[in-house]
Amino acid sequence: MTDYKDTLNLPKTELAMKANLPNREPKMLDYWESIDLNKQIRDSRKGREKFILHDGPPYANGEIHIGHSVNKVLKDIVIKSQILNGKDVPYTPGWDCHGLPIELNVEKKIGKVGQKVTAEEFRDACRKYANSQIDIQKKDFKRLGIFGNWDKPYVTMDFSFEANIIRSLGSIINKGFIERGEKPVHWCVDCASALAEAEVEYKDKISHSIDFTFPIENELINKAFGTNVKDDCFVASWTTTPWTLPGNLALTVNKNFEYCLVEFEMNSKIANYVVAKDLIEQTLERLGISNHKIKGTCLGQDLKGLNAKHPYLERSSLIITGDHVTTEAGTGIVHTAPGHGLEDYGVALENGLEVLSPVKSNGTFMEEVEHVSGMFVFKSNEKIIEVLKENGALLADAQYEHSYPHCWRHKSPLMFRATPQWFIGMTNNDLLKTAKESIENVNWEPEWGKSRMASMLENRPDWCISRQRSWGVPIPLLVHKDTGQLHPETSRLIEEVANLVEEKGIDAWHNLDCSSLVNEADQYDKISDSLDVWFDSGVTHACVLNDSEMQFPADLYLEGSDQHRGWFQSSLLTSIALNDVPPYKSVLTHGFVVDADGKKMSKSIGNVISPQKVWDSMGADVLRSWIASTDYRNEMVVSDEILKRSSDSYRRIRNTIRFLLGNINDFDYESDAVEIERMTQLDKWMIKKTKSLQIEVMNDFDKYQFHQAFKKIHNFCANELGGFYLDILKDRLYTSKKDSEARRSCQTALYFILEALLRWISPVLSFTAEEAWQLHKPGSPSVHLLEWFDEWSDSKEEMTITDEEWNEVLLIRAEVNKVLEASRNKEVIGSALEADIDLFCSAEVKTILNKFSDELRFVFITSDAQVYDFEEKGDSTELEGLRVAVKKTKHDKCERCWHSREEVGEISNHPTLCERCVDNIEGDGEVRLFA
RNA sequence: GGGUCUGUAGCUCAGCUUGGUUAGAGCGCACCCCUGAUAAGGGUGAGGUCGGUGAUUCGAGUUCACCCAGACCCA
Repeated sequence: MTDYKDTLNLPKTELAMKANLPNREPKMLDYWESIDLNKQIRDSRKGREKFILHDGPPYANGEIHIGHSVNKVLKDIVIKSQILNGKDVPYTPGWDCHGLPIELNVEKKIGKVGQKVTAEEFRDACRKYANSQIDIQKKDFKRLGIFGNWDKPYVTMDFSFEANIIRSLGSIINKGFIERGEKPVHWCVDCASALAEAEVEYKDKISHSIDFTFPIENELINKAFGTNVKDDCFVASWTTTPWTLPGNLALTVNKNFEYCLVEFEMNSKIANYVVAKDLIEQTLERLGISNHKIKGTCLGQDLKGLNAKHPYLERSSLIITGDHVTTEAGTGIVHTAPGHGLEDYGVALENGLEVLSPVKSNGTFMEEVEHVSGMFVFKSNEKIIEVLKENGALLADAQYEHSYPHCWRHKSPLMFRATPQWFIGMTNNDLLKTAKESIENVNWEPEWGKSRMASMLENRPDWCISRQRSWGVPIPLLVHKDTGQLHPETSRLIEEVANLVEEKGIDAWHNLDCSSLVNEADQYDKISDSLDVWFDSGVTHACVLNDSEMQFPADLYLEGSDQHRGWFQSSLLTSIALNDVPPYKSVLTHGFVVDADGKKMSKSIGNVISPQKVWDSMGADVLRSWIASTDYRNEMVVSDEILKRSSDSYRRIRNTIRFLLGNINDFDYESDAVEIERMTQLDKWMIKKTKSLQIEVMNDFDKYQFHQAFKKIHNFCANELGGFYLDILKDRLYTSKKDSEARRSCQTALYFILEALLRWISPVLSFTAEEAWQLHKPGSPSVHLLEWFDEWSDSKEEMTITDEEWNEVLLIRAEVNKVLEASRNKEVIGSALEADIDLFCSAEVKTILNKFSDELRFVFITSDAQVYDFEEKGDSTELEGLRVAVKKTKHDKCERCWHSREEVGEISNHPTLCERCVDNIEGDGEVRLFA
């Protein structure tokens, strides 16, 4: 007996069902590396229109977390889809390298500057540390399958980059955006220097705790409180730093608090005092007062704008409001010295107050300060208290122990002292105004990015770009010791320093003897401040996009939504200052990764999912499909279950590819392809559907709607292919004559579909697309060199079966399936091939179904399908004009094709076969026109 | 507390701009079939009343107000 199974054309492929991505992907990376794929891609697009996605530099510290993965994979999908569009996409990833977190980590290892190491040694260690972190992160980014110029990333601590940061600063200075301002910082009188946040230690200290008063006119008070008091009125305040009183310019209240006018007797004098309602008890206790009367109450905002008088100086103290005022201690009215406190400084700026700082760098008061002229500030407390007493402004004086900042080196208490800092002025040359206007010309994705940006720019204070840090790009300026003016040759100085830095790094400035560069250097102070690291990253557009490979402005910036305040804004401001236009045409933002409950990921809660674990257990392509299937504009939820789902949908796509590959295994497109005019109707229709889907997919990629594209691709595999086309096709592929037109027709279609599909998935499932491509086109270097598939020819003739008719067939097929299922449940049939069906149709339906002639049964995958005029026979369906009767076949099953046909058993030399199988084995093969 | 957003089946997403038939899809799940895509494939089916309350309207997932929960950025 012949083994007819050998006469079948069964699928054959090396694409394993089990993906085994964790093992396979690293090998693919090696392959890509070995053929220098990134270079090949660039070469292949030489001279094409460019697409510039400018990378926001991650901070070079620590292993990448899932948020980094999301960010870089989204960028990678954009890049790969633009390559498919045929564009030249030079993507240079970057790293942000200066700044505090690295300093802190290096301090842990080798100690602080000035203790065990010199500043130069310290900076060198920072550089080495940052490099090691870049290596770690780079390895992981590559493992994710991110394509780009990994051999030459931009690194903000490269000497040339540091030099370009300085040059950018120089341009911004030349254009008049920089101004010097005063801002309070921690100041150590022993160091005679500002301290960085990290150099501050908090220790307990005993200070004075004084209650004191600001006189205020009765008229103002009566108006605010709606009272009519005649005795003297005062605003009560409290402080632990009496020495800051010479710097007092204001009193801050909380606009939402209730304040009372309290009458009591002090030093045998009856007077009225303003105190926050919730603090009356505490305050009176400090004062030792037992009797009081409340004369009136008002809200903090009612006090705003009133002028009190300084306790002992001939000037006023304005009442302002601020949210930092609490009811934890004091009187609820905060003595505000803008030069001596950060919060004081903040509210002072908001209210247009001067930043008064009457203290010199050695910690003594300036000569003009009354009562304490030339006195050391911490020694002046007693004197101030004495003066308060003399002026009748002191209510109480006590000892008070509290946590207080100290110098980490000298262990001495610190003060807040306003010191010169460098600012980019928001009103200079209408910087902020221009920035606000310019965001109208940027394409914000999602759209609300614009309003978010606008509201963040709204109350933007001047940008303080100076830091008192070791590991940062220096602000290479000389300031005249007496006048405070910049050196007249500043512009040249900066350029020369930049050239030195380009050669030797940032130490060049610290080691520089400025007299070698400019005249009269000895009359100038050499600024030792460094730049805010946000300035570093804020000028990456100037340092990276000016390269001849690149283009300014960038087509796209793509970062998390935290960057509206961060990088998007710092880049915008510097670019407006330097170029008058934003550095980007489009800004795309993604949300943050949260857990299944929508909570943010944190180590302490223990809900962190590590990307490393995901690619080690499931593969980078699974992680990538999660990213591609999630709407990144909102928070992105990830959990084990969700990743499992991603893995499931990945498998569906993979198996579809596997089926396609397996069934065109014996197909050579050059010699076997069937012209579109000669293809069966079904194959033509599927090619048409595939083409139209490709347009949608391309469009979704262009609109950055990756989750839509991915869903469509997945649904195509599951519905159009798995549930319909491929299922129907199995009969033709397996049983028809190997090189018959019937079989080659659908193989041509499968070939087109595979070619298209592998490109569609390549931006997302980059590894799998390549794996399949290599099996499909051995010898072709990479799927990632391709553009969208466009080789399917159009049929010139009308299709015999129209789209509308096919859609009707789909509906009919669904109804047939329901009836078949009912029969299956009644155990009439098992597989559909055990059934013969009769379709009772209205004239309209009949016209459609008759077009299929005797090929109709293949559409339903039944052994027989007959069309009759509509009659009340069989089962009713949801479609009007269609009833279906299912009966178990009376005929024998063909051993080869499994269809049960009348003639089986009647063909003498093949008694177990049907007629068409005999034709397929011995004859010319069956002809298929429709399905 | 403020700004910018989000909240539709177990999961991921459509629908909401331009209010109007039984709110859709895929996955998962259940059951069945197949054993020539087989740690695959096919079929059928059960799951939401649209975060909550109220308002506008003949009619609201879709408009408005408030509330709740969550995210980011501030305070």
